[in-house]
Amino acid sequence: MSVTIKDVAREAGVSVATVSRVLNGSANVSEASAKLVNDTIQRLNYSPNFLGRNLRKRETNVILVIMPSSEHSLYGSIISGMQDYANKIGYDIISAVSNSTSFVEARQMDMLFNKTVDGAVLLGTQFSAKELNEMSRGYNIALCCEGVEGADVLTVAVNDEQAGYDAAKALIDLGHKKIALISVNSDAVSSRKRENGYIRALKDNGIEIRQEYIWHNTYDYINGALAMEQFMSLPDRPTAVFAVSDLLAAAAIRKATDMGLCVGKDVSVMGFDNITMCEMFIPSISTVAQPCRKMGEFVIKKLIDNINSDIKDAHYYNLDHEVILRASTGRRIS
Amino acid sequence: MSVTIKDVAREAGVSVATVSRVLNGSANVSEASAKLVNDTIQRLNYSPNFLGRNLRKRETNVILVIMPSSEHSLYGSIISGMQDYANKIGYDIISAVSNSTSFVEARQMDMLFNKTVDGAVLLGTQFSAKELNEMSRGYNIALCCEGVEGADVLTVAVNDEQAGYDAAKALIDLGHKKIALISVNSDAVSSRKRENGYIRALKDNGIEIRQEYIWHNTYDYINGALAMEQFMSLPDRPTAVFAVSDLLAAAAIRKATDMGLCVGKDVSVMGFDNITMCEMFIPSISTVAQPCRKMGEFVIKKLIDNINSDIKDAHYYNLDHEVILRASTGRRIS
DNA sequence: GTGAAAGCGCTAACAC
DNA sequence: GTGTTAGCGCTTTCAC
Repeated sequence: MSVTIKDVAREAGVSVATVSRVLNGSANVSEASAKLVNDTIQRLNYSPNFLGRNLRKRETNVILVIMPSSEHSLYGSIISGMQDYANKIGYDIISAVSNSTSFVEARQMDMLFNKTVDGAVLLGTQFSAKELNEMSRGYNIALCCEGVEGADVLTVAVNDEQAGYDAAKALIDLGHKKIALISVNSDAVSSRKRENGYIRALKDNGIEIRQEYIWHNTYDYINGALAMEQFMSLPDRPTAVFAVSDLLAAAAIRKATDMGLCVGKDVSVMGFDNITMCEMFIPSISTVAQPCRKMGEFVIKKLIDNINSDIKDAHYYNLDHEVILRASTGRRIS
Repeated sequence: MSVTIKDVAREAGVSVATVSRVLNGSANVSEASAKLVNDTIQRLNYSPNFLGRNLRKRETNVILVIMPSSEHSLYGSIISGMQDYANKIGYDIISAVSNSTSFVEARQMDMLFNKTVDGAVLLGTQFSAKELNEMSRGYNIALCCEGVEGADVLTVAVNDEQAGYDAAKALIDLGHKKIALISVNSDAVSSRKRENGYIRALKDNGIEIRQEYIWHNTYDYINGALAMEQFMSLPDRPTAVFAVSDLLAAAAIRKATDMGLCVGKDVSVMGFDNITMCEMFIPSISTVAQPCRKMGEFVIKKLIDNINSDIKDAHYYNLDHEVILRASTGRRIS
């Protein structure tokens, strides 16, 4: 049925070893044989079976990326950066979506354990630090975007605490003193860090932390609306809102607008991530940008280094974030 | 280094055949041996090497999905549907992003040719009908969302012509007679079909086609803004705009709003795809929804049928679309 | 520069 | 119910 290296060898009148050498660009093969083999490959439309090749070489040159969600354009940019770098050095990136579901994620990680891929990058995970540490003993894994406390695993992310600080500080610099927070109560450590940064910024600037200004729920964007509604119903309304994700921010803006408020004037909103929508939204959304492509490139580079080395780098790398001010934080409060 | 089936056999004091039988849930194995083997697997933390398994079985139970872009939440929903169905019957879905670049797409298709996966679904492709037909002779491929004219390949999509018709008809039913179109001039056949539907709807209702009401450029969302600007500068402005994608529609709405127009009142806008943003946007965006999850499930089902059958189904399946009216087409024109 | 042959980890046919 | 063994397609040592 399928044409194999044997067929090529037979047709070309050489040994399979020679065909393999041509395939792998080995030096020790005469020009004549090389041409003969290449012609035969062409003629038979031969494509080497990578299962055989990978089994023998004990490597696949493929990295698996597991995303918690597919609705997040952030991940698209990260993967794009990964791919650019990986392809350049002969690796491929494949991805899978776990929907933040443990058993789906576990099933996908099987591709690592059963040697279908050489390494895996988790853009957020359901695994515990203990599980991750165990895995990382026998396999090459990395975390990107979202670290796990206590996990002794290669991690690439922005400094979320500082980013949260900078976001809140930007609002403070715009004159705000009543700043609310829309956060999540998942085990996602990044949002907790952003929250800590927000608190530190307020404290540093002598602003009291008010529990009624802090909303905790899930990442589901409906919470942006619910939070905003709640905040605006307070006797002493906040003048600014920092949401730990752009989707939450967008929903909050939407709700405020529906309530007849002018976002950027009556109330300012700051998001996090700088997804595509931020620029398009009305008003455009101020946010904290993560260096997605750079993070993707970097984590792949480090992971492949690990794959090809006996000593495993398990550092936590922080890449630089950037606060971007747009219309949703429109005007300075006097 | 890695523990293999041999190790398990030796440790358990049985043959590799027995271990393999346990692994594959074969009937002919005593309970005692089964327990023994399973305990040993657990103890050694053994994970079967799928390269060996797949090589031997000549199948991987993995389907590759190639997306043209990662910024499109539509694809996320489709893949989600694919995954749900595939997992249920023991298949895995992996995905890759081609960025609509031929050589990247070709590189990714190598995973099909080199037997790393059993089949591939293309959510839009750079390949020609001729190339696709050639591939489909030796391999299992399917198109989803975006057909290719002349390709004799399993395809699952909405009826784009009728969907374009229905979108335009909905605008007509709202009282509009001056309806502009933002389309693209790529080789994407879906947008051309939507365009044809738009034209048919206008003609059917005795509305003249006006060239100055038709904009052609790329899918880049900036074109939504450029088109809207152009339309609104006409002496005889359109009262409604149909864009062949939601991103184009969003950008158009944004531009109109920036120009001081009230979208849904001064001008109505209809998009296509029903991406997440449609609900959140201000105003929320009327659009044509594709049955993403259903399309994903369906194409995987049909593709796997093909994989397991000698006769290849190369039908073009149409699934039902749905026009969704929201605020961006707010009020009836009297 | 080239070929023969071992073997990567697994499954399945066959024998018992 | 279990073991022996051939072989999936490939790379790579070792001879020559």
